[in-house]
Amino acid sequence: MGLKSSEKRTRRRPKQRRAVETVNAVLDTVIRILKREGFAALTTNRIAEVAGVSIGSLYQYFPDKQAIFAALHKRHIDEIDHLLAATLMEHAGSPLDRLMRALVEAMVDAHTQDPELYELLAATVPHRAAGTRDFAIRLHGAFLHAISSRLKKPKKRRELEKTAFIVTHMVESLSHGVVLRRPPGLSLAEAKEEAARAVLAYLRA
Amino acid sequence: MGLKSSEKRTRRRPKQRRAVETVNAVLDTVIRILKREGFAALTTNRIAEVAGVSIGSLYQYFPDKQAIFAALHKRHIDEIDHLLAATLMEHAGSPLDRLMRALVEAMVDAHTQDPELYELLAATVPHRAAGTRDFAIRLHGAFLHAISSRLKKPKKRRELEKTAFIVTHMVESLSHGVVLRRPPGLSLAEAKEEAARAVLAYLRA
DNA sequence: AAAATTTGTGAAGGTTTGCTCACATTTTAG
DNA sequence: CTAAAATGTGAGCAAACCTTCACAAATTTT
Repeated sequence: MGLKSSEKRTRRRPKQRRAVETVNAVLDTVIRILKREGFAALTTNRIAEVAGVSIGSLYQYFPDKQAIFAALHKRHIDEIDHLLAATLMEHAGSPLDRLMRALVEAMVDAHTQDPELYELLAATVPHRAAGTRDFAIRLHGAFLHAISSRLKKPKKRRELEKTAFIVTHMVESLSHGVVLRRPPGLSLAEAKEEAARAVLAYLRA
Repeated sequence: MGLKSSEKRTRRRPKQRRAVETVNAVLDTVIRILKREGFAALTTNRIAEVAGVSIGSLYQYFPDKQAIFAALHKRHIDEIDHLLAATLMEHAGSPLDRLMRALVEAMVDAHTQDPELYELLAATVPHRAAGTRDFAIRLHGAFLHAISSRLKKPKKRRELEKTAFIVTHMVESLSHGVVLRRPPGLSLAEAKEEAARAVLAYLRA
């Protein structure tokens, strides 16, 4: 691997459709290998082999192995980003409780597929990375706005910031916990509902 | 690396004091290298070099590289374990709000040193690992008991389980978030207090 | 149809890595 | 003091790794 910050030599960007497919095949393959064979088996040559492309093709679009991780992480963040934006849009007129339930639902669904994978990615790609920070800031802003516009008694900016910070993390981490660490005997639906209730309890206090 | 489950050939266990010191030097060095040089620089030879022991000594106590990670993770879990046990003991007679504040405080303090490191460890060592699971179960049990004995209106077992699940994760992840993702302008003390308030709001609802 | 561009190929170089083993040294036990 | 056990050593090997490069094939442009 290589988690150091390195020169960002930009490689060729895919122009034709087949090139885009190559890039996607690579990223999908990384996920598949991580799930089926584990972190240790994730070598550049194996990625190329399983993806059905040559190792040379891989290096046409990724300057080094670490860049593949970054791209994968970005793809995941973008997914979540769109999902949350859509949920916020869809519930623009909904009251707070409906919105929060929907947000928890969306986050849980987004992580139900490969929760462990994205935990590993989140830990592997540092928080300072450009995309990660931007995402966190946008998320925080979106929550702040959503909450602010639904409060009966307006809060001070500073209080709002605190509230948004807590709510953002509650939604994110509880969703994560619901998927990944829910004890046996507790259904997904129940866990989701309880997580939403926790968020709402805080917001109403 | 090697995250696959492998044969657990047990190596020599340190009997003398200097052997224990060797083992600790190795573990401390891993942390130091991770912080200063990053994940990529963490090779067995480099660990030995920085720790001031020979590579041979390292392999006297760790069957392979992965085992070093596991040991480090275990050490961290044990620390948290003792800390939480102590906090629960110390506040055996305290009301819920004092206890929760103390718990958040303890968790935050425990992660203030190297938050990123332990995030990486948590993601690297799978949740199914023996120690990790045991810890989660103990933690859950402790929270359940602490909450249960302080409720005025007793809850059903099933409800209690849910509550303990949520509270455990709130304390854990909010503490983590307070340290690692707190937005600039929000003090540690303020963030801690707000996290505790969130937990209490949920418990009172 | 030719030229230019984009995409795909994979053998192999040069480096690095995890780990062993035969042996030296230190500590404990008898 | 001697034997046995525990601990420490580090050169070096076999394996694995990332990445390059010279070139071929496919596609687009002129």
